[in-house]
Amino acid sequence: MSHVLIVDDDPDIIQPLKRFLSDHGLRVSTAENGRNMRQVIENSAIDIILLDVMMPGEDGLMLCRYVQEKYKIPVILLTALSDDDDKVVGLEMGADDYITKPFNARVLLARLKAVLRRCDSDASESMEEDEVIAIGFGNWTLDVYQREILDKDNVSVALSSAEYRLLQVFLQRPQRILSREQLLDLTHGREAKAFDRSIDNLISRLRRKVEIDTANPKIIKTVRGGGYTLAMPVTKTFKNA
Amino acid sequence: MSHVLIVDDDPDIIQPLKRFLSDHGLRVSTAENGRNMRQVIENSAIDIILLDVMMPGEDGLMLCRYVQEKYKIPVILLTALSDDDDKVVGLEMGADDYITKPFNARVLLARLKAVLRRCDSDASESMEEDEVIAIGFGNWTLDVYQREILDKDNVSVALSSAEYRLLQVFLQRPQRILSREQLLDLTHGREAKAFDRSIDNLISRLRRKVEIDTANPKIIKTVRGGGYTLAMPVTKTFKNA
DNA sequence: CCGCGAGCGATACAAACTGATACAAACAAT
DNA sequence: ATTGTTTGTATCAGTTTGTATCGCTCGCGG
Repeated sequence: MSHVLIVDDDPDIIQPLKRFLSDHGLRVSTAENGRNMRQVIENSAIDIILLDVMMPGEDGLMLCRYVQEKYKIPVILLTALSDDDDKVVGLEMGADDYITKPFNARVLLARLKAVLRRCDSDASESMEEDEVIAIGFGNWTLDVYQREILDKDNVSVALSSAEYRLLQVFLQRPQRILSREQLLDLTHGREAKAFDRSIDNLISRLRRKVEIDTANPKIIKTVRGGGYTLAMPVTKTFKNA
Repeated sequence: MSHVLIVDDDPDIIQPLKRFLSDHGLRVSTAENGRNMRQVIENSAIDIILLDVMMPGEDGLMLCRYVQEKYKIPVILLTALSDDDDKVVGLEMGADDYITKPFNARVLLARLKAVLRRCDSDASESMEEDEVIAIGFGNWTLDVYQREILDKDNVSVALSSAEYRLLQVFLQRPQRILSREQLLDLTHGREAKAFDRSIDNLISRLRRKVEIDTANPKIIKTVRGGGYTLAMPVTKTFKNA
């Protein structure tokens, strides 16, 4: 059972959230300011912190960095801002995730568990980044450094940069149907013009490298009228694992 | 094109709102109470719900939680109250956003699109723990990753996209009679035009793949004058099981 | 028991969509 | 500048899917 610490000055946020998380099998403590937070951390075994960055008289981002450096406890930031800039700053300050208010409690719980799981697995040799260095899918492994794929016998097949970007996009979103527009946006960051078939072509080229039988693709399936989808579970290998 | 469900007991709210949202390229369905809401959700592919919390004889907040837990469809609450308590309780109940009446339609549309966008990306980040990877029915198993069915000896039979979607719809609703209209909506998200027989055709094609004797279907039975039904119990296999 | 009409299964065909190839443009390396 | 590689566009062929149609079956009334 994990122990969560909620840090927020607003009781109207704390109370229902505390109940919700308790109902879902978590131990919950609360703190209403930075000093209070430190007390709780010193006196109990906190596994994860939900930290409001917008509290009167406090700098949530500094608190976040402080906790990270001193206690190495994972932090999820809560904020009213949805600015991408703020998101980046927050994550740079060591936050493990970031949720904007108003937030969906279910999503919060899911992300919370995700962070706990992630931090749990490499808690033994902490202090290192959980940087992904390889992604396995089917009989292949994507080497993120070399930007190439390796088969079961570690024989490498080179990918062009467009192919690599496309494959990355799929591996980050397994099982999801991605439209040509989405794929074009995610790989090239541009809009599709009328009758744009460049993604079809790229898919075709990638398939020629990863599929055993391009006529019966097992890895990248096409969803007629919808787009394409990665039809394999993926396993990520982290730097320190 | 997203499909919005408006739940409100007041026609004077529903009518203009429906027109406004339709004019802005959304598909709109309506329900005037909780029971009605459930019907619509079961029978069509709803992307987001606008839910009035103040309806006579209903507890909008409970409806909200119910929808969240059972269907995981994003909800925006409509309320006359601007009370912060209610906002918090609402969000705690799983709502993704809330809007107080009277509201500006343009603002509503903006928030609606924001929630749709957010939930779209959330889906990728928070992988569900209880993700279904296979569904068994009769002597078949549907492989959700590969989008194909396997017989007892694990011999695979490929499904086209439309066939896969149709089969999924049935497997999610076993033993229920589904009309052609419902099936069309759930598989293609569109309305039936007059004398639309495309579902008949699709059923026919699917039967050719799953039935031993297409003249005596055991899996997908037709209900004369009613539609079709999956006449088999299903068993789901989860990722972490 | 028989015949009639609506509903449904199957086939055929057309339209839409996708995969593969070929080729041209852009780019990098020498 | 030349060469080879990568990427976008055009095109053709194969597949999937929607529509039209024919004939069968079921249910109903006589």
